[in-house]
Amino acid sequence: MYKICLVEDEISLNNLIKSYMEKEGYDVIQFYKGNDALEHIGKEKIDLWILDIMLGDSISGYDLIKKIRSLDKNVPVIFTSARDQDLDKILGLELGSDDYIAKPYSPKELMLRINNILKRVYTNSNIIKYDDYEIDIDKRIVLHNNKEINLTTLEFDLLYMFLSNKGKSYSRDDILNIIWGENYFGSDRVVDDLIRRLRKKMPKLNINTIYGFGYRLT
Amino acid sequence: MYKICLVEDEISLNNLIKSYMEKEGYDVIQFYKGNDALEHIGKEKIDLWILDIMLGDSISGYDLIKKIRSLDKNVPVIFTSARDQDLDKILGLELGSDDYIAKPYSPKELMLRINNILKRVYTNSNIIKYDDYEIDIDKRIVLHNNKEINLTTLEFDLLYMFLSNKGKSYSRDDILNIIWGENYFGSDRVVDDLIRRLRKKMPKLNINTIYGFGYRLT
DNA sequence: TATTTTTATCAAAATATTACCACAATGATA
DNA sequence: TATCATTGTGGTAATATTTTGATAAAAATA
Repeated sequence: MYKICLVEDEISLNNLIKSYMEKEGYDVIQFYKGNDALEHIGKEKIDLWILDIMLGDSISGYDLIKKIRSLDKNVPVIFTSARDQDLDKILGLELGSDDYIAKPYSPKELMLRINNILKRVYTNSNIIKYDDYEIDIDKRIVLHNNKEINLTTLEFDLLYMFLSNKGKSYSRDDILNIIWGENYFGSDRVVDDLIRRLRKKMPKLNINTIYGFGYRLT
Repeated sequence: MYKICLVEDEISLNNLIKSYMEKEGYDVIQFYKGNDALEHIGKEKIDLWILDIMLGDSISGYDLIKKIRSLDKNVPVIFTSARDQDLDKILGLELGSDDYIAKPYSPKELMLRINNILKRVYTNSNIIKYDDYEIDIDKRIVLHNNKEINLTTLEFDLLYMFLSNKGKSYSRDDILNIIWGENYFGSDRVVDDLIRRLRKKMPKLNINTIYGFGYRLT
């Protein structure tokens, strides 16, 4: 469960956001005053900070981020502010995985942003999209409208080869070397058949045949 | 330096992204309205477009991409959108080197995406220009005013031979050796016909006949 | 200018390449 | 070991490309 620290001096907004986040299943610590938040930094591990820049206090969001960054360069922080000028100051900071949302914002928007940033920072997914397909490189999974397409090892390798250099033309020899390795000396007709199998499983892939040369994905 | 055109109607977000990109060293043109952006298309060379789909305007991101693609099939475009459905529509279009990012996104995420796409599209590309033709060696494609000209393997090889040594005169034997290899012993009239086919498909190529010897591209 | 040599053009014929399929071989797994 | 999924093979059909051969056009030569 992610622990989120929320610093916002508008009490009703603070409470509203807090209840939203708790409904989403997050563990929330709330502060109304910059000072209180400042003292809490470093006391426990926080997965995400949400800082209002103007805290109507001697301590601002800037002061908080400085302290936070001095201890942890990577923890994600979302700033909120009603004034555009504040953005520039934020930009001057050495950033970690930061984000910014302008007030007034809808709680829903903030929630989306939270989910996004947590997903991005704490999962390292590497997903390529092509048409309706989602190809997860690390997991070696292909989804089509959220249904998994089962590819064999060779099929996935071929797909990955194409995706890593979209538009490039590969000769049969290129493909043999990349997929089967340099020590394969069988017939190059295996390439045809692998292409055929990939086309069959993923019909929307635009695999062009280059007569007398090889193939390319466009 | 890359020139990036940013079209986003949320003013604070637009400015924020612009300053991020400028810090990264990019040259940025920003538009808040679809109409203004539409007028700018074609006015100067843009290396990357960032288009919000919903522009709160009579002109949407769709309209922009259509115009952009009508002039340039390859320039990369990153779409941003708050709604998943919009992405589906975008995916249905005939795409160039495109990407999309769902709102809300963090500026950092966008920057990563930008750096990636620019690197992918503009490095290790090996493009030769001749008149209105763009010949991409790795992709083995020829574009004429951004429309693809379909060349066969021999035709492309011949073109590549000429381009790799512009102005050089090739005898029929040279050409036979380069294109057909040393083990070809047929008639050398095949050269004529290959030349003819290439001239037909790419009339603006200046292929000179050297009577009694061979050919040269000038 | 007339003749010879070389090149251009075109369409049909010949060839080369690829798609497709079913089955055999292989290798992993329980 | 038996089973299952995956990969390789060989043959045929389908397709794209190249070569050929005939004729016209252009260039060189005398």
